[in-house]
Amino acid sequence: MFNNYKQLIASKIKAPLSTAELESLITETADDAFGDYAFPCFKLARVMRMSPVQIAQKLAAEVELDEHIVKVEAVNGYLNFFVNRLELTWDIISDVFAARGLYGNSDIGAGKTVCIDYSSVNICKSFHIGHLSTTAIGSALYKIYTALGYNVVGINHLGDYGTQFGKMIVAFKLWGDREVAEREGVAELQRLYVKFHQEEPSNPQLTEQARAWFARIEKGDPEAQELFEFFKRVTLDEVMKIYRRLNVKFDSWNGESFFNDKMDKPLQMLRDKGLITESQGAQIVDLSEYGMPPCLLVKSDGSSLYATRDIAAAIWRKREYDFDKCLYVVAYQQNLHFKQFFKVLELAGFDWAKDLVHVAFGMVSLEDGAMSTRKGNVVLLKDVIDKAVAKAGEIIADKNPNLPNRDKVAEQVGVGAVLFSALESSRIKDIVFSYDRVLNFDGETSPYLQYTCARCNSILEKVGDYKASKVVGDYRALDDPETLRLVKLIGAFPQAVQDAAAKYEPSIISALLIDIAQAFNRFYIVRRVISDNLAEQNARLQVVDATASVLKRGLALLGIEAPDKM
RNA sequence: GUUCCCGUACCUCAGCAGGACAGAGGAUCCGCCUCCUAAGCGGACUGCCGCGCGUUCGAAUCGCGCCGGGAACGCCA
Repeated sequence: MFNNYKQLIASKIKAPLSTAELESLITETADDAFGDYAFPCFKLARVMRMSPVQIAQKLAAEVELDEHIVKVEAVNGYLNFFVNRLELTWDIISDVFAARGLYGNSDIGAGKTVCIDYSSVNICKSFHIGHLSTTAIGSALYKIYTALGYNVVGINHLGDYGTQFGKMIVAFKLWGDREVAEREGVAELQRLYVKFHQEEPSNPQLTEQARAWFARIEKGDPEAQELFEFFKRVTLDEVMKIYRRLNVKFDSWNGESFFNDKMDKPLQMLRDKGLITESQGAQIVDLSEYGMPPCLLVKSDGSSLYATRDIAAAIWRKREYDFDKCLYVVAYQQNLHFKQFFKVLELAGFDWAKDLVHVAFGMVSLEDGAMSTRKGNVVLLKDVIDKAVAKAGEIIADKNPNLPNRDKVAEQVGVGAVLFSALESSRIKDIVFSYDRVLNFDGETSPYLQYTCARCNSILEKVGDYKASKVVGDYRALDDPETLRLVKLIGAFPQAVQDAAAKYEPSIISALLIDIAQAFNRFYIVRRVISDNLAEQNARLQVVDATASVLKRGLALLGIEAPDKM
């Protein structure tokens, strides 16, 4: 395998710069006409006291060609290198095959552990589209880091603690019914919660009772505990169904309540280090030196806060998993909170505080404004998935009514469309939810990727086991712009997987998959694969095979399945 | 008020550790299924890359200042 063209090219440029410097300046060209790699000569102008155009010409004349670098041209101050394109093609395709379906995998993460805190459902609250981003992004990062050899710990930091559960108990005892709750699930719990908030203003006693019940949960009162566990089970039963459909998995379900009895030591440690001061009756860490408001750790009534719990959780996770990195896939609204508690841990002397990363993403809102659980103004994720699956089913009935496993394929396509909607663009962008967009299966969408993959499979199925053919594929048949473009994009996949991990940005993979699919569909139209010329056919089949393999793998990293046919 | 994020075509976005003419998709209009799946392909249309100044041989990309939008800012999570 020969894949380091940049390095080779750098060694061939006779300029007054180190090989490493030269290598860092070499770029891939945007257009085949400019070759495959280019070296801009502008920076050399000063050192060499010549114009970039002259430099390019001089350097071009000095480059020694070989079997890898077949042509050099000096154009507009650039030194354009043409590599042996058949060799390039062969290298990339054989790489894909050698990976046996796991192209892009690597061992760069071997021996390292990454914790990913994502999805983090709230007990008693419906799972709505506002939770899609954290779930889809976190899950994709889980799969991406796993592919890179990391030991990954997926953590669902359950929202299972807080005064709202006192409210829930009051509401449930007043208006609720166990059978109804079993049957209706979270929707019923949600209804009770909303009703509580409607009644509360006119009935202050409710607030008092809620507070009392919450205190009973904390003290471990059997009745309170039992009810709380019931709510938790009802919620998780429902959410698990969604996780199963979305291919989402967790290794830990230790939520907020798990850290209830684990905050005292960290707090004492912070006090011992002199970080905590008293302010307006509360205990805080003053961060004014760092341009931040104080981090509140203990309320004036002595109870803990969000940050207290997160600090305890971070310390616990470090001890339990000894992570090299701990990611928090949480909306950017909480930017300050993360900056604050990361800083507190840093001040406490934990050098691993630098390994805590807030993977922030944008807000999801509805066309008529923000969602509100209390107001009941939400779009349930289940409804979105169901609609997408139904839409996929309709399209199948219309276009491919004899398709085997229609329901399964509809599920894969519908679920894929929903997941992809959260993974297609940079995570920081706000999203205004629109059924029109999620249910659009044309263009840059996951159904398009799946469809392209199915097209590949269709060709492969039609010809049968081409690898058993006695006729060897003739790579000279692959010397055309469409194939070159496609193959180069496939070759970019492993780096894209690494970039996606380094930047915590699954959309880097989504974007490349779209490019690959577009390039393939172009290839598909222009270059007929199945033909009487078996040498040509077998060469092209390898391209098709590799394309299918990469698309399938890329989709899998995003948590999306690729049906064989659709 | 302070801090952070965003601002590229009618819409949604890519490009941003500076490089060769700014790219996709959606929408709209036109064309392509006796030929490997038309969930496809091709074409047309659409741009002071928010504005200004600066750094540079070169800026959508870096810096500063504005403007516009969003978020956060002490006892919720």
